[in-house]
Amino acid sequence: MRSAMPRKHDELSQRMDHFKAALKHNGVKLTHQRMIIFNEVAESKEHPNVESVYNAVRKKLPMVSLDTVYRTLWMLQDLSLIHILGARDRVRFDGNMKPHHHFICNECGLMRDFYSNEFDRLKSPKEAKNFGNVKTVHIEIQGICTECSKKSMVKTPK
Amino acid sequence: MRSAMPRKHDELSQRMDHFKAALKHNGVKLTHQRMIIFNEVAESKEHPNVESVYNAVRKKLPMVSLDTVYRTLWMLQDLSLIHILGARDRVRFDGNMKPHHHFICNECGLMRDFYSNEFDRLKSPKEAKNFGNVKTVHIEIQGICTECSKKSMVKTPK
DNA sequence: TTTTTTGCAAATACTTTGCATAACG
DNA sequence: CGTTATGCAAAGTATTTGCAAAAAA
Repeated sequence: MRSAMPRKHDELSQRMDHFKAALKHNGVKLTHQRMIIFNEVAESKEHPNVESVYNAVRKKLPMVSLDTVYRTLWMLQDLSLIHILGARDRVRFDGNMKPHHHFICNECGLMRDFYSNEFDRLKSPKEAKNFGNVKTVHIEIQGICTECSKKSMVKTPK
Repeated sequence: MRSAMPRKHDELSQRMDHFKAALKHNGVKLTHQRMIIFNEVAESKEHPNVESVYNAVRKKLPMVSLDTVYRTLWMLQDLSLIHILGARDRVRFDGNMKPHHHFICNECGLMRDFYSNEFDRLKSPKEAKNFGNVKTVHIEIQGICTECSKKSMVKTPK
């Protein structure tokens, strides 16, 4: 009855445990809303923006309010439970706290994680250390995603 | 009468030439406003946000309107004359189009360029190439800047 | 002179706040 | 129970748009 828990769940439930522990540790109450919001960001591969999180959460919790989503997301980042990324088409959230890097489409804003031991090993150069205390070194690869490449097979002539 | 032009001007005026050529090439008119706005971003080392650009530009052009600044900035990035960066406390602009990388302070948002031949040479891994067509590989170093480190010498106990 | 751009004002979109009620521990 | 979080509605910010007048080519 308790044997065949799918592997896939392990990581997510680990994150949930970490989340709960972090809230308790910081004297922040564990509410239904917070749980669902965190879960949403943690399991998404889409680097959702506020609106997407809100819409996804509403499916499970129709009465949730947008400002609760905002408050919760900022709180999660204060506790280092999620990352905030982004540019242009608004802020996006990243629930993946393992070392990783990003591919970003300049056309549609698609943002995907990728892993690279080589990149993870990069050391910050002296020049950067002069600016302050380095915490993370993170690579951002910009380009045009496959989808958008298809669409713009039409060259802009002039 | 034409000999001792200060070296420093060279790079900026090169950028201005490139800017003018790009506008012409794209059938975009060269206006006084556009020139001053571009110049502002191109010579700033601060990675200014929209408001800073607006304020700086107003000193030279008091009648400029905020929406012209917006329109111009987005246009400049469409023409790849500036980069858009940022997160959280709003979008920032980067007029430095040479390969470079960033140090970002998580506390106050300070953002500084640095150069690294090693980083410039990084190749995008296969995994990232699967997402699409890679254009740039850019390193973002996050940390706490010297100023902010001083301020928070007070440890958060608990 | 024709076309594009500007500045203004008004419309949208995004995010935050104050407060009474509800939920957590 | 006492304290903190939620939902709502309203206030702030940030950004975009339509259009007549002004400026560029």
